[in-house]
Amino acid sequence: MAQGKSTFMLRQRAFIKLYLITMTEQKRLYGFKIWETLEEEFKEFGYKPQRSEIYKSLHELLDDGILKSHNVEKEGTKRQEVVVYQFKNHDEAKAYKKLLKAELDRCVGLLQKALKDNYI
Amino acid sequence: MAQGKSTFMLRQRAFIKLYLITMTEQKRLYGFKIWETLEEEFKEFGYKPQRSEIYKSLHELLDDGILKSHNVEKEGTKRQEVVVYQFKNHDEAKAYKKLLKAELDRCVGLLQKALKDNYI
DNA sequence: AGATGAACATGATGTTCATCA
DNA sequence: TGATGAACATCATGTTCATCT
Repeated sequence: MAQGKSTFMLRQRAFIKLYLITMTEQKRLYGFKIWETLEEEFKEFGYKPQRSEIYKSLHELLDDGILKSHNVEKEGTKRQEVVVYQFKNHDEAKAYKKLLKAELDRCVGLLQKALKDNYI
Repeated sequence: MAQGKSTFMLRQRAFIKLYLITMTEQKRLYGFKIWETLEEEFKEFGYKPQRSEIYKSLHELLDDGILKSHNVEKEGTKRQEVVVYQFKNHDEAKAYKKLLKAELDRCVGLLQKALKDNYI
């Protein structure tokens, strides 16, 4: 069996996609706002996701057929269009989250093993 | 302040280097054997490091001035040379480990936050 | 400035090959 | 086959640029 991709840590893109799905379940947001939100959320962990990663992750979820998008006028006076997202296939979204749960657990386990193995 | 490199997860190379330092503290091993050992260790976590990553990590530690190497005849009948490692600068090795401790903690925290944020 | 996106550049890592005992 | 290493290829991700309101 060929190994293919990395078997080490989960990819940043997968991590972001997980958040995007959860955020879609909770509220209607658009790319830029999502970026601001996540940046703020992760600040204390020194993680500063790139804006482009957010957009690319959103586009991947569109390509995966998990989300669909439509343009909406941003609330407020300046009539500027933003792209908001909703589920196209919620079941697949749930399946993805389930998959990521296992992957997160695996990664935590690996890191905790390293802590155990290398520090006393 | 420019951001530069990724602020997400620690790099595989750093993870391996941490183990290499610890292994150097404990026993005298050489590249191929280290690879076999780590492969076995991480099997249950689905992580299968590449042999080349081990060698590259060892070379990096040499370049960093943390380890030094010398050739030794492999114990046994076939006289084959292997490359074994010992500390050139143990203080720097310790400093590296300390750094990595913080990095591992940070990454675990980030992943656990994701578990908390995305699953109930 | 806020927002979206594409294009480009680089870095990390996987795959393959060469060599030697 | 065990062992080391380099060369090559690719993918993930960061940086820059274009466009529009």
